[in-house]
Amino acid sequence: MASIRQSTLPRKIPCDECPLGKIEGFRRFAGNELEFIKGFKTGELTADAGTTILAEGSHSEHLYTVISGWGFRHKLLENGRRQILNFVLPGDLVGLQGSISAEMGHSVEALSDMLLCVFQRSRMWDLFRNEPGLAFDLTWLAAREERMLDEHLLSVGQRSAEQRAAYLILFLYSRAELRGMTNGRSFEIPLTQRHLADALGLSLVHTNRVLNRLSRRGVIKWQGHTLRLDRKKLGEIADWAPDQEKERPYI
Amino acid sequence: MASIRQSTLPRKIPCDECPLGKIEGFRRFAGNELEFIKGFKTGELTADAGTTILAEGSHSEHLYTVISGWGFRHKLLENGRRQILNFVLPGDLVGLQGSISAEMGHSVEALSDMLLCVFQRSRMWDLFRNEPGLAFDLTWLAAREERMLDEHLLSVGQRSAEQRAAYLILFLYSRAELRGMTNGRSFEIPLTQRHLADALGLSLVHTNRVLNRLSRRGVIKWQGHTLRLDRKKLGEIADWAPDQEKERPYI
DNA sequence: CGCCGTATTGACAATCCTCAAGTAAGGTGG
DNA sequence: CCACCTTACTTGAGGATTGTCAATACGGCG
Repeated sequence: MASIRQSTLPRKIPCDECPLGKIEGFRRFAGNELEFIKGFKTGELTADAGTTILAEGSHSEHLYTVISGWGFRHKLLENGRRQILNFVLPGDLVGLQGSISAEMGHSVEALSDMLLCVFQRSRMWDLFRNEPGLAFDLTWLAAREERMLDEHLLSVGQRSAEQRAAYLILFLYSRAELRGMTNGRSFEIPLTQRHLADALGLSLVHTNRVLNRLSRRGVIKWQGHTLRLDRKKLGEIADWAPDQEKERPYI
Repeated sequence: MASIRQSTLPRKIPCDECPLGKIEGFRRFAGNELEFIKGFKTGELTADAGTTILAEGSHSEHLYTVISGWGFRHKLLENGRRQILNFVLPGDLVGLQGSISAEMGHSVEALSDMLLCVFQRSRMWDLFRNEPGLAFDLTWLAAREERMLDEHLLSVGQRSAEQRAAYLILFLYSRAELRGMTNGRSFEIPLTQRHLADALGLSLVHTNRVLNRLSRRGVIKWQGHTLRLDRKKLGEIADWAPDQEKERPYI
């Protein structure tokens, strides 16, 4: 019953009231930027959990910004193995690659129900010509994604299974925290162990064992889809700390 | 005896005669772009093999384009383990991350002697304001780096040791090929097995065994620093093919 | 109720790692 | 020109980590 719908009218959310703008740590638009964005936005997209938003190898005319919900980017091997490359959260841009090369190099799938803002790829040139600030933001977002991938690659390449799991959980928490999606020491994650395993580059069985080990040590505690965690201990295990950005842009 | 020198005068290479412009597949500058670049460039940097060009955690005022030579980006863990994130070749931009966030998230080291073009970070704003085409190129380069990292992450996370090695060798060959640095079925790579191991996320010993296995199968053949390879077989082993870009920019 | 996706656990096997030692090649200084 | 150092590469042996196969348990949903 999962479905994906794209609507041009009616829009649920006018740009002036974009929920992203209300998140602390997300930069406000300056000058003419908001006006430009209003024109750049061509619709909204709702995607149910489990649906594919962009497919590897496809050629998309669109570019999206996540308004709400969780998703993930992934790639497949012919033997069926899947690597989750990164997770996408509110404020993240999706599909930039497709706007720059002919084909998408990865797929994007919704983890929870999602709401996305739709932009027209073809108008990106206007953005670069008329809104250098937003163009810079686009580059900023791309560089930040690169930074996250660097971290993941370090993790998958050099950390032990336990360290990897600790890193990933802490990473997801910090990203959720920035968006006000956490309370105290716990938050809601719409992931299954299958997703974690595919992000960690570990088998499902071993991922399960590692998570249970962390649970028994009292470092994390799953209950349904809510996760409580000890950030300090996780940071020590993983040898990692989130870098705090002052202010981040979004489009 | 390794050293790193930055000179403002005399410049060895005027932008009009930039060797990158002569590489087939690298886009030429249009309109005012070349003039802008001439002003943007503030010097040249020579780095001997083995020297560090940018250090993780540092705050660089500069941005570089590789003119000649090989290098690599890497990150360290406190326990001393190192992950090579990607390799940099002529035409690649280095240090963009430092221009966007406060600190470099990774280090860059020269594999061979290198020549780099130096740009002033502080003038990047001018670029976005006055040269939308070049601004787009910057984003293009960032998105392409992201794409390569996606591939590496897939590789390290999901491929077997042998597949990984096959992928990496083929990847390096295709990148060198685009720059005319290959002849027939062989090319020069200034890498040691230590570098390969750290890029593959494998131990040195196991990397050595895997490479020897590939040699015995007749898929590759090292001799000194030149490597001959069977691209077809490597592609089959790795389940990967390079995507051919029509034209790529550089700054 | 029965099915399906998810989580869990055991047993065993394969991959990959560490330790260790030895060879080969290149550079330096006497 | 040779001894000697250092770096890179090789190979063996044994062990740890992680993977695969298999079976079970549990909960939500039609």
